[in-house]
Amino acid sequence: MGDERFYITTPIYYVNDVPHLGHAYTTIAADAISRFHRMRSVDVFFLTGTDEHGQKVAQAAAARELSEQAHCDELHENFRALWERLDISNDAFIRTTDPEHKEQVKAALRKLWDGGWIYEQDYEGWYSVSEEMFVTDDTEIERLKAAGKVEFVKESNYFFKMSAFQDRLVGAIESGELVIQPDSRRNEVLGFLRQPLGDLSISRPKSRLGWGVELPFATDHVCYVWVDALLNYCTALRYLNDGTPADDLYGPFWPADYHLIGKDILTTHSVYWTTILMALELPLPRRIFAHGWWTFEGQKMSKSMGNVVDPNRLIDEFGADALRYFALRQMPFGQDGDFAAAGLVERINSDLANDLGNLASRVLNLVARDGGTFTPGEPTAATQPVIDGFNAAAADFERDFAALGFATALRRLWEALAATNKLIQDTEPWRLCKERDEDPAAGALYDEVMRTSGSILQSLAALLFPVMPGQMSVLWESLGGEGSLADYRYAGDRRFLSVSSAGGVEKGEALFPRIDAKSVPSFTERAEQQSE
RNA sequence: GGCGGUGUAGCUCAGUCGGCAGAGCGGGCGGCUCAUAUCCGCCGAGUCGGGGGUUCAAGUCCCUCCACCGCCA
Repeated sequence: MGDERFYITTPIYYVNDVPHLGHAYTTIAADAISRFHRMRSVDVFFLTGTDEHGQKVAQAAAARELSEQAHCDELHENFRALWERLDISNDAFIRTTDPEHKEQVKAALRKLWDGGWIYEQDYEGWYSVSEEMFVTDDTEIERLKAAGKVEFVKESNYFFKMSAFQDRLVGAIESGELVIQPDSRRNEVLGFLRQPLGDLSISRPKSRLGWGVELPFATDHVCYVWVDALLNYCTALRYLNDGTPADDLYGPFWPADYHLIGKDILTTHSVYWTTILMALELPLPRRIFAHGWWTFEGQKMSKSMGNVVDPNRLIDEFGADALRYFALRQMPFGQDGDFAAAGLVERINSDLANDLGNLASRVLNLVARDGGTFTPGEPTAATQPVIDGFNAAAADFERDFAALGFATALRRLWEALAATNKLIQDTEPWRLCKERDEDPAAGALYDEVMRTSGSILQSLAALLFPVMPGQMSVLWESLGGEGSLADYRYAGDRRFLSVSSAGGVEKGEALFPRIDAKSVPSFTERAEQQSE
């Protein structure tokens, strides 16, 4: 491992939720960037997990006649299992019911209390159980009253003096100490902070909600679920990562390089979390990146619409690699995009089957039937421009990928791919192959073109491994790459890898078979229910 | 209502400092035959949302209107 460190987090997902495309999206992105840095010898810590406290969990458990813990023990496996199927390489999976997490939350709350950042005050108002928060908007209250979704509550509450940090937070964002991306989200937060910032209720009386972390200074209250949840980013480092000094609250990876979040939890992260960190006298995360939402066939995905996409079904149909590629390639990270089965099939067929898969197929086939080795040699003017083009594309790819510009980065790499297909088309190695007995120059060019194409494919396999770890490993092996691609580490900034046939070249199965759009089933919950 | 954003080809979008409107996909035509009906080449009469202004020159800068989106209220 190198000296450089990189810490990235996903949100911890609410354990009651059935994992859907949105969860998968954030986690795929975090995994891709984690793998990207690991291959460059950066010491990466990639954290995900589940948020297991709160009233909704307690209610769901009660409805199933299970203890809360048993309920969570069972449900959190949905996430673990999905991440395994998606080849997610998280270094840790935190659960907020982990005893070590709860201890650390208590320690943090104690520190806030001792620091004078928490005060008690009576509070009364309309409380929404489903949102786990007080509702202040009058029209919203009326609406929810009619729906029976709010109750009037008067209780003692503990408040965090969030308002004290407003100016400092604005300063941190404006100075770049805290980067919020994309810019539109940064503007949103700054806009929000133009209004006076209130204090944050951080407690719920146990009489109403017992399922949470007890306040160490008021044992008849539990901690507001968001405060408990946000602290996971620090508490995980303390006890899930070996080598963390026991006497500090966060560990060697803090501050996080990226908190990846959905745009719905922008305020909790960029305002609540950051001000809590200020009160705890901890450094702020370096960057918070709020990505966009997927719509499904043009419509917002929601349980009530019955059009929530289960990633497991997508993996069944297309495989984890294709799904990962699609998620990162289809829309710019940070913007909204549409998920449509037709678009997915189009993307897979065009980019993966036709461009990449077929290039691999034609190169592997030519080489495999001709002895199964690449002939070493130096490039000439025939291939040097293509190699230069690849190197330029690779450099752009790395720059954009590191900045989470996955779609742009991938598009750029596909330009190099097209140039390689063109090189083969233009030089016609299948013809050179026949002519080489009479014409040594044809033989030399044949060797050079195959070597260059193979090298670019192998280089692409390495560059694309963070996105498609499964099939790129297969491609690597097919080309005779040494060792496992998962263990490959770049040396220096060289990205064009001279292919060697150490492992022997094999044609193998098609990397990404073309998909017949007519054979693709529906992927929504509704379709599933109908078929049951 | 306040703040911000978006509007460019059938679709998704790129267009830097103002300088002859671009890419990918889909579609059409042609070529190749190593390859996964793949690959390569060619094919664009787009009011750059409408209107006005600045300028030798505006997709780009300014004003205004319309539509949609986000955050706040």
